[in-house]
Amino acid sequence: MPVELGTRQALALWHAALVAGVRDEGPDLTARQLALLLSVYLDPAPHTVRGLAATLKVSKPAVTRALDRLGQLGLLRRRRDEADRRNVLVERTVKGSVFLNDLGERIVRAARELPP
Amino acid sequence: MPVELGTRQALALWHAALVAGVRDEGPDLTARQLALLLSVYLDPAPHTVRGLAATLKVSKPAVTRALDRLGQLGLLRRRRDEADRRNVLVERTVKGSVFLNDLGERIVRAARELPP
DNA sequence: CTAGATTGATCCGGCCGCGAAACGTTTGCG
DNA sequence: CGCAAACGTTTCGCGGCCGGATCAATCTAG
Repeated sequence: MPVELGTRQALALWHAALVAGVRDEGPDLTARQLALLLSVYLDPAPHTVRGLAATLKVSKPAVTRALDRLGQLGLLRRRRDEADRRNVLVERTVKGSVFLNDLGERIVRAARELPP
Repeated sequence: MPVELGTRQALALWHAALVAGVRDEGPDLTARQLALLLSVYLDPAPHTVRGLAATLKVSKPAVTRALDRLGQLGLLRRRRDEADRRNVLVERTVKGSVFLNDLGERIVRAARELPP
């Protein structure tokens, strides 16, 4: 089941999912915060602040703040790297998995109802 | 060519497009602003402030501010409704069309490079 | 012609994210 | 051992977005 998508369909999909997200107003995440969250859950571990900053081409303080926010929401967790205590490892949580699963299903639902 | 999408693929697509957007840092729009812009371009005209606020379930000042920002970027335009001068009609611009076309192509590109 | 309703903009106090710079901690290297 | 480098955090001032209340302009009903 390949994913073939025209530009117009792509925009319609983005629109539908975006409007759905804006409406029910969950945690209200920034594009950066959501991108960071998805990187943690979809890219292979381990995840450090510096690595995430490089991946997203964003300053380190921005990553720290995003981690503050996402951690406070319980969507991910920080842990000291005991091997090299300078590092902070970012880990997934059950709540984050649930949140992203919901997001994914919302996108899938939006895709299913696309005009042909 | 239907669009079939699993939850994981949906998240991967969202991730790829979101990261691409965060990286090259175009105008840096809020989720609300982008949703509003897409509504103007994809939903049938006419578009009023009140209508857009209802569509997105957002306060009127929020819509006004989003229109300020998007108008200042040249992505859309305000025009007084001459029939009922209380209304403001929101219209598309060439620049906005180009911007959304780029966004659509970025999403399509991200979809094309999804892991199978 | 006037009173009330409707529409969009503006004012207000508050909150949040931004990048640059300085900081404290930890590590590795001479 | 001592010192520079690496890592993540904190501080700083700044600017943007937030919703509720209010405003001026406009339309409509009586």
